[in-house]
Amino acid sequence: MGEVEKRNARVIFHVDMNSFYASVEMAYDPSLKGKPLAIAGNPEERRGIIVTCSYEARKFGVKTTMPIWQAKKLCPNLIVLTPNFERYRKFSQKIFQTLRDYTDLVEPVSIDEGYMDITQSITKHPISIAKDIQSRLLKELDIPCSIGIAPNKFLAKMASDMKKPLGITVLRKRDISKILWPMPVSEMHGCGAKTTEKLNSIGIKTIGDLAKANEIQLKNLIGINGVRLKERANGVDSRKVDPESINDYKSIGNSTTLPRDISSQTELLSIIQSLARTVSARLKNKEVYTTNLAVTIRYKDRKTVTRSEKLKNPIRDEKDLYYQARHIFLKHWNGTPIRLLGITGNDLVEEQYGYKQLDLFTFEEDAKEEPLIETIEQLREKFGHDIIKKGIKVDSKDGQTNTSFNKDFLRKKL
DNA sequence: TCTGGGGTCCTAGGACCC
DNA sequence: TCTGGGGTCCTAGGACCC
Repeated sequence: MGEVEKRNARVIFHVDMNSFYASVEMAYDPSLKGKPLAIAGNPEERRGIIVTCSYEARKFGVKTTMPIWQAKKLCPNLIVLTPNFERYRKFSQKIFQTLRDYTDLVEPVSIDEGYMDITQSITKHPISIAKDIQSRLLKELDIPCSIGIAPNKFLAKMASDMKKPLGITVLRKRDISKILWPMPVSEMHGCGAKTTEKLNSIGIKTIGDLAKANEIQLKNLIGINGVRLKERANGVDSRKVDPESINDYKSIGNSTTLPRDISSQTELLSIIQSLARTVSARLKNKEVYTTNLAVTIRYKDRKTVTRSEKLKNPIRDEKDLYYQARHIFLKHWNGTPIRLLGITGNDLVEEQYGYKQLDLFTFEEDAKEEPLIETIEQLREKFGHDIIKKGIKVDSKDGQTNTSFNKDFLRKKL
């Protein structure tokens, strides 16, 4: 290991709460401690899968994503609670606030885990700092966590996974071949079922195999992600700990599995309306608008389609979201019973750019002298009657008239 | 009696521009 | 009239994570 690398070495923590939702419930109601506990949705509403469970429940073979009935079969005394997300968010905020006592470089990656870069704020041995954090979270909030300590995010993440609950694991570069390489490739963060299957098919079984694999072959098999996974297998990961990443949202959406399969248009539209309401509230809360709306439909047979449309104007009001979602939904729904509906705002833009018009007809120079053309009548006046057929699509299927412009046709005409 | 809900990132194809 | 190829935008879908 060269001098330069040593000098630039970072100290990254990955802090991971142990069975977070279950731990919060136990902190809230200590009589639950030591009992097999699972958090799951309401089975009456077909949301009955295990989201998290306590270590006591895991001993019986209860696992995340298992349906409740199956978990109960394995563990008849299982206590099942429905999730209380508000409660979890409150605990989460306190946890990250505690972590920020040690450095500003705290990056939450989800409600219950995050990275810290303590390179510049080391006051004592990193293991002492980790122990301090762990015991404080346990004493002050009654929440157990595992901490991984390593020179980068990937290794820290792998390390925090190695001892649970309440583990502290150091993973140094020089330990990689001994500790990381013998592990099956499926254990790697970023290597799921499909990738594991593909890697196995070319004889790559362990992380060590991947570390030595042929890059061209990897790229052909699984794309750029293959090359990245190989780098990680060799302990290379230069991603920074970014405290701001939590603030730049790429999308905001809500979906819901219906209590039963539904094929009544009226009922489905009223569900879309209520989804529009919650998404609208969340967009407003984050002070953003969406410029691309997507509707997700899962049919009875679980086949799922997503249909999206780029919008002419950024929107976020319930009414706008509803009309747009309804338009997309009615255009693509095949009329058969639906299991799940969702709407998602993509391509989010900041508040201050919210009502910027998409300037279809403002082309540099002529923009100044020419007034904007906004109505069909104005277009007809300027270009003649056939423009309606060739240049504009009028869609009045869902009650209101939507016009969309064939930009390229109109540009040629101009 | 099955299989939630919140996300991110990548890929691929078609349309279109230059 | 035919021809190529790079680049961008848009849409759909897949893989993965917690």
